[in-house]
Amino acid sequence: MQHDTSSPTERNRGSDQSHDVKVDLIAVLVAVTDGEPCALTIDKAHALPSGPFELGHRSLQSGLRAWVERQTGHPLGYIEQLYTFADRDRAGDAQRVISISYLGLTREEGTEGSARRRWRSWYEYFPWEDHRGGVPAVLADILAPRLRAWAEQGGDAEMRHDRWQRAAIAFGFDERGWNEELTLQRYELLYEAGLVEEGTRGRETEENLPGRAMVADHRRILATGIARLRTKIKYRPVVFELMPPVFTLLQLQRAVEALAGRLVHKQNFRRLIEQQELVEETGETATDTGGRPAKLFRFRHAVLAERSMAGTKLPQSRP
Amino acid sequence: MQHDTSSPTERNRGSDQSHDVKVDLIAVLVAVTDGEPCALTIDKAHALPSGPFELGHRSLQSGLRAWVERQTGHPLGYIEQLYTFADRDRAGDAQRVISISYLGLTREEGTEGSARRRWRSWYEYFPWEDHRGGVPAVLADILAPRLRAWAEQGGDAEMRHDRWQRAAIAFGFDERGWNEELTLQRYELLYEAGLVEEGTRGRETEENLPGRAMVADHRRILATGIARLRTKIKYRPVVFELMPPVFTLLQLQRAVEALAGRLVHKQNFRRLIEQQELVEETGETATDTGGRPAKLFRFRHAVLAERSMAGTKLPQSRP
DNA sequence: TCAAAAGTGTTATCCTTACACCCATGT
DNA sequence: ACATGGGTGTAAGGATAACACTTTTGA
Repeated sequence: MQHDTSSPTERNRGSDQSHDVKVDLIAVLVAVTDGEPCALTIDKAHALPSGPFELGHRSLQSGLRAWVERQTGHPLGYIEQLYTFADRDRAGDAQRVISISYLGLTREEGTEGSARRRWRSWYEYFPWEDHRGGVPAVLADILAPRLRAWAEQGGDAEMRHDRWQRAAIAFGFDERGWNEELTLQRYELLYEAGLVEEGTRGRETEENLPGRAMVADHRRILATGIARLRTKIKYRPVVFELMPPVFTLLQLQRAVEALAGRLVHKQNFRRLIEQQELVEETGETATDTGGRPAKLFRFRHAVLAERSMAGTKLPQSRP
Repeated sequence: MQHDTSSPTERNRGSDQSHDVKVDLIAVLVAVTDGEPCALTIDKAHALPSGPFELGHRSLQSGLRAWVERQTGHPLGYIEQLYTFADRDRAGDAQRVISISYLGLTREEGTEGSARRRWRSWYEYFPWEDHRGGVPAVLADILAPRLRAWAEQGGDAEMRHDRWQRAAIAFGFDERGWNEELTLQRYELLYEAGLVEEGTRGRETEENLPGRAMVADHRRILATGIARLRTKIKYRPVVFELMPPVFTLLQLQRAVEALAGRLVHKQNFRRLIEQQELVEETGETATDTGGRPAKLFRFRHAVLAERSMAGTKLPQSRP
């Protein structure tokens, strides 16, 4: 890029100007278990599964899919490319690595095999993202004052104002209200403010925020995946990839709430789902739900073709 | 990926398992001139600007930005990563290349410099995507029958039905209505059906569809950029990156219509823009508009911070 | 009987859409 | 005068949000 100022080459496949770099794949694999949104992690060190980019497969997608299915032992429902990371010093390493990250949705069955792999609730890494039980105390008690302090360290008045405004928008301070889709912006703001471990490498380490760090920039990648999934469930029927073949409407609602990190209005949720004809009754009922038996539903695969655009809109939050 | 079945490495930076590959960057640079949505192309061969990935820059984004600004001679307003392509045989070449593609928005000024670079309307490559003058004749006259024929070549009844259904949804046949966001799906369907030059490499070449081909898979990348931009203008105020500093509301509307490929309802468009407080009056008027002088507006940069989420929603089409 | 969850019905509100109409300028 | 584009108002329809209430099971 640097020196090629005058003549971008129309076809530079195999050109001498290209530099060879290492490429690997990183997967954000998501499942929902017992109402918790989980990501597959490796080891106690808290890393996302990753592997070297292999040249064998016809496409990136198929290679990733094959690898993941071998890892987890069962098929991946949905795959989507997230982002390609190539910033210098990503891993605090001299070697330049490009990582192509993917989001994969699955059902977490028969995966307990290895002790090295574990499904962990993603709220272990982002405790401020879970608003299902109301606004988490950590927001007002810890994040807000720290971000306020950071804002006030800014150079001039404009910078200080700008910092606080960004923080307030991202975290919903000053009566602004929470927007669950801003997961990545929030993480990047905390990083910029030096409030997460990954952002304070070498610098003075304040006592850390709640929320576990991950290896290298994996927490940022996980945040990217969460944000993408939270926007996606609103206009594409992808939740079903995380559900068992049959389920009750409440189970479906709990899964959506787990992903979105907020509660939704029951009746309106049900109406939305049913009027969009996303599901059909199986005729069976589930009696083990603690109350009145619930009708069981299955996803109508027909809509995948017909409404490849349609989606699972979320109704407004309930208090 | 292939062999690493049992132990995804937690940190494999510089691991022996990583393979070195060529990496380059490809940019979809967009500007709107005289009501036409344009992409920057290289040479008569119809390629997107591309260059080798350089290791010098701190981030991919900044590297791309610097390179593009040197190319075009003026600043790039907005940059966004599109997709990373790494399928085998992308360029009909034995060498494996990974291309990281970007979408960039600019204003096309002072760019006429080199004859090798040219802004071309993207509808030269996708004539079926322009519905501003009504449904293009090419849809019913050429695309529909060809896709019908392709569908009927399918193996069994289910496959034939599925093919036609996908085509009908993508192109809005059978009373379904046009959805301008499906640009990429449409191109990929035509590719799959062997109806575009790029998809018929080596096979029998039918007389080609209208719409110019591009080098390698660049037309697919352009389609990716168009689709992304068409969805983006509906919820983020990115159109302004393509506008001059001051503009009339009709100019703004024409730019949106150029990108979306369809007309929008004038009054509702204006109300949307104004009630979202995206613009403010400059106090001046433009008298060279052919009718009553129009108020001039400028973008309210304040909303960029305040409503990083807000956007330019499109009202329904007008006949 | 009570708790818990499944379901049904109805109303108020907002946003989108669509239509109708008037204003100011150049030719 | 008329064509062109600028600009305002308002009513109809649909989707969303919010609330109240009934039903069916297990403990």
